[in-house]
Amino acid sequence: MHALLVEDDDRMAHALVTALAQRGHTVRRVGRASDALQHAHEAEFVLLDLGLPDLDGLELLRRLRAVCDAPLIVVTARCGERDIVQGLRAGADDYVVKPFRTVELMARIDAVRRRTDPSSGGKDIGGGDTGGPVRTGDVEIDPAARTVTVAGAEVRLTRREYDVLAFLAARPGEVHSREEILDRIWGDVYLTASRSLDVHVAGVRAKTGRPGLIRTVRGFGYQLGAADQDDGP
Amino acid sequence: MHALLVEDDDRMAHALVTALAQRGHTVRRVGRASDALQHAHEAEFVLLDLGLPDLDGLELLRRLRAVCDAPLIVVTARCGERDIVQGLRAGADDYVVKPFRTVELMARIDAVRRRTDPSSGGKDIGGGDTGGPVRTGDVEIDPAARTVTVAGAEVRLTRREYDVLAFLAARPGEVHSREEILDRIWGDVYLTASRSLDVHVAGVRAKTGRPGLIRTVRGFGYQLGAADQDDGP
DNA sequence: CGACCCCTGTCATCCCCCTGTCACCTGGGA
DNA sequence: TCCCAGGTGACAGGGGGATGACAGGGGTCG
Repeated sequence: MHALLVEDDDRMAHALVTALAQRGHTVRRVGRASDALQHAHEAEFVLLDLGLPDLDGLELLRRLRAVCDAPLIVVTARCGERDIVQGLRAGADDYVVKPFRTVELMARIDAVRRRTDPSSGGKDIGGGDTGGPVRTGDVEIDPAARTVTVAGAEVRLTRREYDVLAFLAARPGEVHSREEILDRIWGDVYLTASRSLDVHVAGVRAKTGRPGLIRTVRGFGYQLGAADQDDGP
Repeated sequence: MHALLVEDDDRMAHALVTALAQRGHTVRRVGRASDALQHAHEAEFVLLDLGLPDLDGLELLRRLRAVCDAPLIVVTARCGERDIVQGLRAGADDYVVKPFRTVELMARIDAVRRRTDPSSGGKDIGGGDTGGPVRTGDVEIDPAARTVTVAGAEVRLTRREYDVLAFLAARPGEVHSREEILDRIWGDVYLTASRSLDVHVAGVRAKTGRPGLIRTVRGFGYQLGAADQDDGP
């Protein structure tokens, strides 16, 4: 079982690497957000410290979730109610507050893996969906670089715009409800009444020049569509 | 979503029932281990207090796990490392120590359900029971993509039309009463006298070009039928 | 200070859902 | 065989919810 440990503190990282190795895991430890995103696709599960210096923790969590569906446990010193709730809503499977007991953390890792290993293989992810670039028509979305190219030319999307597009691209063709998208990207479902999601979807359509790239499923949500064709009737 | 709450303290139970009901869950609350085991099979998820008077909590947890694989969260005052680790190892998906914040507990319930419920996205209608696509004749219904294809060509159904078809497709050949369909999709039985259901069934038949795809059971309801091609005059 | 991004509010449009009506079909009884 | 009653199919029209387009304020970062 290969773990990705995202932790900037050397002493903490060392302790966790030792504990994980004792239980038979191989570990890649990274200390920066960019490295975490780069290696996310290799991980079979992720331990994430939200206190990295170079990127907001919640933001990193959302970006990881956009490219990687592996079990993920947040391990952090942030213990506020808002932190915990937002972390869980943004896609974390569990949330452990420092200081913690190593044995408990290991037990929680096992509990999460118990749920994700046998059953969750249902969705056929793992081919090119999670790690590598996703292409539809002449549009290419590269999660590692956070870039989008249309007909070979790079398009500059804002953070939210890219998040929405990448989230949909993680499972091409699958329909995601408004609630699900807001929950995963914004970490908050109560924005359902807001116009934010619509605005950013419109931004992606306008900047890419491919109105069909994100397809509206009226009354439900959005899905990644074909990029080079306009929708039929 | 139907919850089983195992809690002997009335005040705590009342607070949790209220919180769960506010989030749309139905709750059965029991205060004794024997009742918990009796109702375990109905539960879609379980909240378990380990401090029951009539049976050791860990033992109850193991017995519940023997008869029920639903997501289970331990909610208890026992905060020792040994308690937590044993609880998780005995099959709990999460372990929350009293006193806890209600919002956090709800977020943890959602996080666990996200992993165990394949249709975590939105309503539990379209793709709830069926993991994969359903095919009958040359018609294929894909719950993940919310799409329907006839002879390989995609047919665009509206939300209600798709909901009705997907509901019937979840159990091919089984007859569903009008009441049941209205209850599950509209959440309202009192539309029985309305023509809505008929209209949407007609819509599916017309758009797919397969009149036999949904078969009428006169005086009762509808069922998914064979999607034979239209050899019309 | 300026640029950029995100969120919110408003307006207009679209089309989906519901309803009402009529006609046809089915099944039972005389 | 004929008649009747209830259920269903077909169709059209109104209302309202959902979405797209746009503009403005607030915040952040360089």
